[in-house]
Parts: sequence; structure tokens; C-alpha cells
Amino acid sequence: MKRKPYVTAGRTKILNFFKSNPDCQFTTDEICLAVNGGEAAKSTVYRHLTELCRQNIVRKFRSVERLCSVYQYVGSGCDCDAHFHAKCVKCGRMEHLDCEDSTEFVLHLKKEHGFFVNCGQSVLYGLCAACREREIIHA
Amino acid sequence: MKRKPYVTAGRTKILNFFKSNPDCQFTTDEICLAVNGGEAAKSTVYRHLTELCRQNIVRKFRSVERLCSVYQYVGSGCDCDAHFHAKCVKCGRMEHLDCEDSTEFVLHLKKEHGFFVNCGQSVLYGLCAACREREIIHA
DNA sequence: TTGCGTGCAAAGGTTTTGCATGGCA
DNA sequence: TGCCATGCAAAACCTTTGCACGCAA
Repeated sequence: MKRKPYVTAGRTKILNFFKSNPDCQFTTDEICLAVNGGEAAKSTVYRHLTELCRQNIVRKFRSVERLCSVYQYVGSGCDCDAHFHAKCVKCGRMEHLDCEDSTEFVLHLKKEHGFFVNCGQSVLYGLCAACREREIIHA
Repeated sequence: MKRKPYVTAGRTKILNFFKSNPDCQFTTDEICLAVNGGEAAKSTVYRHLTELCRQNIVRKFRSVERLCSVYQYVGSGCDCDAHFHAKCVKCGRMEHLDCEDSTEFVLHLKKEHGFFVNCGQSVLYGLCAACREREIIHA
């Protein structure tokens, strides 16, 4: 049987997609769909994502809603291990909380609770201003 | 073929296990094993856990290490939606950060970032004091 | 021709679901 | 007897892995 012609699901395409949607997390489904209309093999996309994670260019998180992974671009030179991340459960946008209060809170955790938090791994979930607004209007 | 006799994997057994290990998260494997030596059917345990979640007695989280869920007792009368949780990635213990600074940080997120955080859903990952100590000694 | 990227299929792990049955009231 | 909890198996879902092949240098 003839195999279908190859679709480029290459690293560059995936990276470009991430870069054009900064601060957002995507499932593998979404990445597949965005990169080539879902035509490429999932396994190929997984392989690229695994490699990109290994190189600290993207980061792998666990989805709160579903039992799957989500990926986000972190290669923008921003040190994501130094601040918290706030993810809107509505629109999926990820905010980098790179402010003094955030740093202070990390220090507080260390001093008062003896807890050495790993910021890069810790995501705060909630509603961003825009989505909150929309929710109030619709209520 | 004869089916093996029934093992009580009941709600009460699971609840007792959770209560005797407060602030800890468990995988379904661990729950099965603890409740009746792993003899009960997983599906039954899942059914109980789903029901307990629906009633807000236990809470379902996503494991950071593996692609599976972990469950934790939250029915102790403590309002877990009002404070952050810090989970030690080493020992698995979950600390409730019920302090003023935590509350203030939530307020800061709202005021300065317009972000309405859902505390109950937000888990900070890192190392607790004890595990950090051990890590330093072994280094 | 050589080597890398890709597609396909199978396997592995977690969770859900359907159905028949055990066991208690 | 009737009902609910349980066991078992299959299915669904996400991810990984092995292998063969397309495609470009």
C-alpha cells in the first residue's frame, strides 16, 4: 500500500507556532492542528516536543483539565525559574509574574515555611482580568 | 469460572486511609494498596474517588512526575480555596500556606495583575525543609 | 548512496464504562 | 427477592517506541 506523502511537521514549524503565540500553553492536538492542519503524525510532533524540552526551549506542564501534557515556549530569554506563572483557565494565556512581590513571596516561603519553591514548575490557576470581566457581564 | 470473593473497597475504608494521612496526596495505586492490599478492583476505587471528588471531600490533582492523578483529603473543615498549597516533590507532603503573606499575595495578584487566582487549584512545587536538609547532606 | 525526518502500527500506562454477579437487608 | 457494591473486561485516551520508508543532500 502506498504511504501518504510526507508532511513537514518539523521543528521550525513548531517553533514558529510557539513564537507567534507567546505565553500560551498548547496540547499536542492543538500543536498538530496548528502546524499542518493535523496531517502530520502525532509521533513526529511528540518527538520534536521531547527534543525541544530537553533543550529547555519549550517546557512541559500537566494540564489541569485533562490527563495530558501541555507545552509552552520558554526560549525567549526570560528566566522562568525566577518567577511564578499565572494561567487563566478560561483563555489559556500564561502570565509571567515577574515583580517584586512575587520575589518577596518566594523569600517568605523559604524563611517562614522552610519551603524552597521551584517557580518554574509552579503555576497559579485562575481568571485573568479580561476573562473575569466577561464572566461578570454574562452573569 | 468462579469469581474471587468480594473485597470491601468501600468509601469508608478509603476515607479512613485519607484521614490517617492528612496533607498527603496519593495515586490510585497507593490507595488500592493501602486500603486492602491491592486486592480490590481498580475500577471500584476509581468510582469511589470520583464520587468523593464530586462531593468535595477529596480533591483530584495532576501528578507532576507521572501522567496520572493524585488524590488528597480536603474534608477536614479547612477552606483550601482560601490559601495556597506547597507540595514537596521529594516526600509528597502537602503544606497549607494559611498565613497573612499568602493572603496578601493573592490580593496583590488581583490588584496589580488583575489576576483572580483560584487557590484551591494552585499548587506550588518545591522542597520542604526536611527534604532540603537531606539533600544538602547528601550533596 | 547516505542519513535524517517522517508515517504507521503496536505497545504501555491511566482512566472510564458496561455488564454480570456477589452479598447483604 | 431486590438493590447496591464489586469484579472483570473492554474501550478510550495519551504517550512512547520500533521499524520501514520518503526525501533531500
